[in-house]
Amino acid sequence: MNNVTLKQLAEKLNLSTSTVSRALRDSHEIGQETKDRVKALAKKLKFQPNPHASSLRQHKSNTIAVLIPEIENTFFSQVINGVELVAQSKGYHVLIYLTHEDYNKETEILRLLKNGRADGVMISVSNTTKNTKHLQSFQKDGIPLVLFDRTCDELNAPKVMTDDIEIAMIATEKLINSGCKRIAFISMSANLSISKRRVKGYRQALQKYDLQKNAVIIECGGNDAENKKKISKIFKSSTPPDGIFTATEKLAVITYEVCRENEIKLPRTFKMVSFSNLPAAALFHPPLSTIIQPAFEIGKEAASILFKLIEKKTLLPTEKRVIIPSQLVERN
Amino acid sequence: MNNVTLKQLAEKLNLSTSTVSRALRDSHEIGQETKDRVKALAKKLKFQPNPHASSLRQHKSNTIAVLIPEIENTFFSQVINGVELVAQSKGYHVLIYLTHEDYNKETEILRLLKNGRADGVMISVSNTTKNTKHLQSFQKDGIPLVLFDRTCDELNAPKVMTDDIEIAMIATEKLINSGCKRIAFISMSANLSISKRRVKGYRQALQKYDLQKNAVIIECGGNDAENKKKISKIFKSSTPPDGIFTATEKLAVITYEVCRENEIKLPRTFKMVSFSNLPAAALFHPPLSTIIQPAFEIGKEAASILFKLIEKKTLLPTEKRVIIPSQLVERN
DNA sequence: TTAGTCTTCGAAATCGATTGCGTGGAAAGT
DNA sequence: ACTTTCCACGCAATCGATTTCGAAGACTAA
Repeated sequence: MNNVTLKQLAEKLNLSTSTVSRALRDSHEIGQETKDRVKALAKKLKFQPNPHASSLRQHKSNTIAVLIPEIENTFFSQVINGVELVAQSKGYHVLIYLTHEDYNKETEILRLLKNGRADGVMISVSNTTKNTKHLQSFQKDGIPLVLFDRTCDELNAPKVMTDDIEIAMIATEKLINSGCKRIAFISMSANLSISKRRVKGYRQALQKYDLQKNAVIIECGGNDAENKKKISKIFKSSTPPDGIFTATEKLAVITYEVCRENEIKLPRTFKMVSFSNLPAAALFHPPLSTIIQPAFEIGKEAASILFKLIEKKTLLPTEKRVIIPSQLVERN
Repeated sequence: MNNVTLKQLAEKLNLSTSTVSRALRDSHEIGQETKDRVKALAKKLKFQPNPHASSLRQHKSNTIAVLIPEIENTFFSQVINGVELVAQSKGYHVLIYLTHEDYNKETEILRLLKNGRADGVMISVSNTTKNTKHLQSFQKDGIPLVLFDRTCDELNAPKVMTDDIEIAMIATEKLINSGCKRIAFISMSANLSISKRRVKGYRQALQKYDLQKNAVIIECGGNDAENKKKISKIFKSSTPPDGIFTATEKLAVITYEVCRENEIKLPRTFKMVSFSNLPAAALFHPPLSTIIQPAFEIGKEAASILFKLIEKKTLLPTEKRVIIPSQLVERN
């Protein structure tokens, strides 16, 4: 631990702690000469203010917290990358909490964050989160909160996300235009905002081409073995899909695995597209067409908005609900 | 912010703050009845001690910091997953800092962490880190430090890593045994400990089969375009490799891309293996044989050791240098 | 010269929790 | 009955930085 304190500095300089503190913070009420003396010694002794003392006094932690369901996920990693970039440039520190898709854990973490440890929180909710009580309760305590990606429409908080509906519609249309008639949508938990939006885009596209009757939506959960079974099943149906749209990277991988195990040939048997931020998707066999989400930008934007809230700046109307477009990369 | 303070609690209970504090911490010098009263009201009022006040008083932040070069990397994500798991179970908080492979940034972050913001630090050094001055300086301040994966042999600090040498040797041997005579090793910065260890294993295997003269080591850096060029070049040589061993996931992906662009056929032209924690490696075309590092376990183990240091427990001799074996998954 | 204004700095309170030390009263020992 | 011990709790200092209030000295204006 850094042992030099303001008091020690003050003694060596024959000044009071208040003067030293002011000098270091460039207060106008301190003479230039004194400032220079103080700063010189502070530098020499490598003085660093104790963050806990500062935080206690100023009611400010210079820290933000990021809550995500999991981290072994390209999307969330990229988000954190963006967040950390902005935070570091602002001199803020970043706390990471994983909820592991558990509503109770999410609630508990938010509860603990009410005590001032963080000046603001960014969250992408877990897939077991079916209400916003914990978020509302958190907001009541007056701590800035920003939602990203997996948002909650009903909550009055800034949200940063991608154009799930539009891009899902475009992707589905591409499948249709390349000849698919029976496109299955492999979704994650239906209660997630992103699931709803992506399904909506999928349905809109089907509707546009009058294919609603062929809609097949498989809802997957947290158990990969079960997901595999669910996905296998659709191939064994009497009317198997000729196109597949998976809502996440992981589901795409599982689908590929199912194909492998059942010796189903891609893309001869069906065409596929997925939401995924994996650069390696191009190397899959066959190459996977992907919807690349602007994860890094989402992280940067969400963090920037959070800092605006923390600094009590007023948000532009456009910042209350930011939508950053995804990009469809066709590969097969 | 949580507004209930000890003082307010004390007033409502007609007790002193000291008694309330002790009651909440289950001190033996407080009567059971009083404890119950205090705890009941604390619970009712959702009292949470101010972390900055506690930290200031106790010289303890209940926080650890993790420094990594980048986060968009399956390995580091998995490490963090392990770290967070252990930290959360111990009631600790986790700060994340990205050095972006920059020695100066690494130095600066470590410098800032000397002030007590974190009780301990875990680090995997950047590839531009060529000395350990900053780490030594950090240690001098008495803050527990644990190195993982990209370690520094010369530093006297606990290290957690995988069996790079052995597994690299095994992987190289597999290539040799499957007929490869000219195996190229695509490495990252040579000054990284893991590079050295992996190259060592590679060389040992070549030596065992008397193939040293065929050793080709390509050192790649941070610039992907340049790396691509370097890798392309070896294929255009008069004696192109019939086996490739890449030291990281990213280099494997780049190599695949090079093959694609140059229409080189895998695995007919050469066989390949790589360090990689990407579950999707099985879906590559052709499937990539990978060395899967125990990233999650490394994270857990490093964190556990760090907590032992923080709690001033003495480490077992085996904990000063922990090696967790990787796993070779053959796929092509 | 005197009142008024700046400039520069210090004393002390403050943030909120923790803790060393002290104390009143009850119980116990002689 | 008197001393001792113990229990349960309060007072006040403490952690280290920030900030309010004020004050001494220099300087200007009248």
